[in-house]
Amino acid sequence: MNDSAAGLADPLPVPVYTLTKARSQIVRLVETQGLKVRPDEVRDVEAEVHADLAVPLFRAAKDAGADPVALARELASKLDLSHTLFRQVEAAQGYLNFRFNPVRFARSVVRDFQIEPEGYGKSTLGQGKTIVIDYSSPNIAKPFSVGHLRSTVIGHSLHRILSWLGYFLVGDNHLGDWGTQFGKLLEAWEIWGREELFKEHPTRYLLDLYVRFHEEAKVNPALDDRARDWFRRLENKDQAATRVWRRFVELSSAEFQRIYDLLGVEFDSTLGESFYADRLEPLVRHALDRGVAKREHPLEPAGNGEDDVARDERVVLIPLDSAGIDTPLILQKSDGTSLYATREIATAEYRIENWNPEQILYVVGNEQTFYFRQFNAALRLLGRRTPCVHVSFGLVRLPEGRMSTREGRVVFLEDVIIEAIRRARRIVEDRDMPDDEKEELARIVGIGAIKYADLSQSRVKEVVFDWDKMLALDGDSAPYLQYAHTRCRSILNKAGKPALKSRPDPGLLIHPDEVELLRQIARFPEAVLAAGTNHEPHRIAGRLYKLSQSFSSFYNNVPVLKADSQDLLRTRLYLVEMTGATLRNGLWLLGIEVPDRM
RNA sequence: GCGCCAGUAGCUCAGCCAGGAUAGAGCAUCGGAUUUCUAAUCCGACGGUCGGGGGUUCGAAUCCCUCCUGGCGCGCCA
Repeated sequence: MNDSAAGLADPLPVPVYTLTKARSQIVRLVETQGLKVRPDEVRDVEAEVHADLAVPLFRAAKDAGADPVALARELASKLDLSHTLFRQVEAAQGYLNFRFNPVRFARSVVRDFQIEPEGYGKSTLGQGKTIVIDYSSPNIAKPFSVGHLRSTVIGHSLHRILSWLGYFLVGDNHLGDWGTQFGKLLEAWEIWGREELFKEHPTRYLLDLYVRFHEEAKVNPALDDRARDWFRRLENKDQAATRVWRRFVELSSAEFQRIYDLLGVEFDSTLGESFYADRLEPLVRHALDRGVAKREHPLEPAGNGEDDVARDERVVLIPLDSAGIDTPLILQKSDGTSLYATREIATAEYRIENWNPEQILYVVGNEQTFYFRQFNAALRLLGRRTPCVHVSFGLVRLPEGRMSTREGRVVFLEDVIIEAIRRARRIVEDRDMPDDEKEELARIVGIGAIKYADLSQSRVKEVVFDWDKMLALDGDSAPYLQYAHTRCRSILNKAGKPALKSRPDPGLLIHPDEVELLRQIARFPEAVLAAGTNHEPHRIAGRLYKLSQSFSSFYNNVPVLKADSQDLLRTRLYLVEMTGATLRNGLWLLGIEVPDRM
């Protein structure tokens, strides 16, 4: 009663989970002595010291002009812990160390879980708000490379995490199906295109054409002019150009879908860039009318042909000096065609008008950081206030350097997936189960390993592609978490009756491994919150890994089915149930499936 | 040249946003655990000038400055 009533007084998302509640209690306890500490100054002590939560008082003591050591001692003797989750507070070198009352703590965590077992970790933070998230967004006519994996899995995970925080999500796969490169492909197709090769391996063949085009264009610059002309025809709805382009899109999309099916990645919307083609011209006109954009002579003439650029041809650009950016954003090329940025702005406007989101997230590589500053500044000048947040991530490189589709130096995602499944299959081989289950298990484990390799490290760092690292099946990996989960299932299955119906007695959880497991479970909701607000799925991955470690240790040291008493059996079963559900929930938030057995 | 990002154990990383108690994992190496709920597991050992220097602070891997190294970017590619 006291706990929850006090918890509701805070402007915190609901439900207020145990750990968050405990922080608030400490803040209020200290407040009763006329001192102010922030909730984030309450430290969640991982292991070592004799404390569950601790508050360093150095800062508060300084503000109050007191000696921290003496202050800690004084507070420790005065704080009244009744009606809190704590049983003890002691002073240690300027710290206030709090210990949980084990029974109240356990009971509280169990209560948290019982609110909605399959939704443990959810909250109402984003209720009533919409977020559009742009992820994956591969380029049509190019094979899906491991480079695109990051955007795909990070975006998909963020979609799930944010929806758990109560937001309404629109996941949009913004296919790169428009732009100058299609002019090049149309030209290449006209010269060299061969139907049977295209049909066999659409994107790989189109990549070949693309590579060949660039090689030939080096010695024959006229090709570039013809490519530009093709794209202009495409933007002018030329029928022949459109027909061929449409086939490129259709066959490439079918290939992408195959990958998405393997990965288990979905979208709410798949509007490619081409969808916005009709909004480009009005956008440019509007920007000019508003005085935000202006026509200007290009710094250097486009193309390199004879009298190609007529003197009256101008680029349309948006100067961004007012935003402190000296490079303007070009909206229209001197030949009148659109650019990536033009289509991005049109896209953002459409999303704003259509979905009225609180923000738009772009899961895009960090090589576009500068471009996103320009993009945001331009949108603002056009009167749009919706924040467009660049959720950036580091580039995936090969040991021999940057991947380049143009130079054919890429690792295809499909090859990685096949290899991952193959490696998983090697381990699954000697399991005693039907072949089709083996195959499905190999897929779940292999795909999980790939995703986890990406999601378990922070986004910002660049990744040097490494087969062994990406496909790790032991240690800090998805299979380790999946394995812990199947062990939970296995125990529960053998126990027979559904553990959720059993009545746990939290007072019985006194073994160190039980206590530690409970603490790990208690930390999960805050990890989900942090992952969502910071757009960092790896916070969940890290939390799940620690939870799995605790469970593995528990599994090794603490008998469940052979517990000393029926009460203990029921209680431990419940703990296992909580562990399994938390792992399942967390893995789901990462977009990773769990097998029934391994 | 200017800007953004990264640099933590042999290798791969977490911790940095909101500074706190002896800097944590995995892999690799070495040694142990299976009549007990699946060993894709567990326990232990080894291993670190937190890139260098300076500053702020009672206290710096964390904040500020500077230098070094690597990556990326800087008007008509996406």
